[in-house]
Amino acid sequence: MGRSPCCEKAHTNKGAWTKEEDDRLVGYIKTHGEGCWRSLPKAAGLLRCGKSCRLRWINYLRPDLKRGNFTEEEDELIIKLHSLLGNKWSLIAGRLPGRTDNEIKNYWNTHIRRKLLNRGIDPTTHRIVNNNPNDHPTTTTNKNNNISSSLGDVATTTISFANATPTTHHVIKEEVDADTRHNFDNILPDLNLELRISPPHHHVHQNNSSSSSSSSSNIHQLQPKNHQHQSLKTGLCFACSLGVENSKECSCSTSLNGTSSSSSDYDFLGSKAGVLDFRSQEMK
DNA sequence: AACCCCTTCAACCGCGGCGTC
DNA sequence: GGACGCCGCGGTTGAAGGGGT
Repeated sequence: MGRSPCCEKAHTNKGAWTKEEDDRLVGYIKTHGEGCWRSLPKAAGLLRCGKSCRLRWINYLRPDLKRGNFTEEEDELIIKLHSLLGNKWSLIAGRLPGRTDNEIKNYWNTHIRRKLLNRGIDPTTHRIVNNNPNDHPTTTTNKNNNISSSLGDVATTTISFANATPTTHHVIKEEVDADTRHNFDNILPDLNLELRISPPHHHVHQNNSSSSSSSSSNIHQLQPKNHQHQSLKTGLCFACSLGVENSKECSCSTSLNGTSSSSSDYDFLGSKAGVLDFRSQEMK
């Protein structure tokens, strides 16, 4: 069948954007708002394809973008989110206001990957790189907190969210004794990771069909559906909190019958269980 | 100064998801 | 249910800049 090209390639500019093109794009979006990327170039008098305009706006021209270096806190948040979500850069970006998926992706590939490798951590699996193949992944040790010993006999549940990287899965200990939990609470600050992701700013474009359809698809992707109108603190399971409530990982049913840990004990980032125990390693 | 290599990051490309007809 | 169109995502590319020799 074949997909029709998004634009007349013969009549579009490619490559770096000029100041004039930027000004045109910004001016148009300020006046008319985002959306309808396919028709935008023509309307704005730009010899660019819609995708190019969208990318330029989202990654560079948006007024709410945070320019400059990533902070240490952002670094750590990206690492944690990547350990959970894999290469879902848009989801990760949704947790970092002012940062774009492209920016985070680039930053990951250029800085964080190397940083993790220097720490002896596989950036794909987020596990300690260990030369001994007999070592079980869940027995990775945290030299500062000696977690492995306290978790040794606890049953584990494996949750995998990263389809693109099938090897990425994270073992989350669902039951941790109070002392261990306290230790991790001290190590990791509380993170509000409730997924309530929205575009940086909404324009009046809600009545635009294409715009509203795409944003609604984002909502489906990112927000728990109605039957789950609860936040983490009110009993939503981890899978549901990530918008995958119908997956096999959904534990809402087990939560309801009381067989799983209480929501207040839920270990969102595996922090309490030491999944992210690389964090305690020396940062360099 | 010239060259080479490495790093960074803006931009492109192809594909999948979703809505509409 | 399938074809089609659009949007957004993730992977990749390549130009630009910086550092080393």
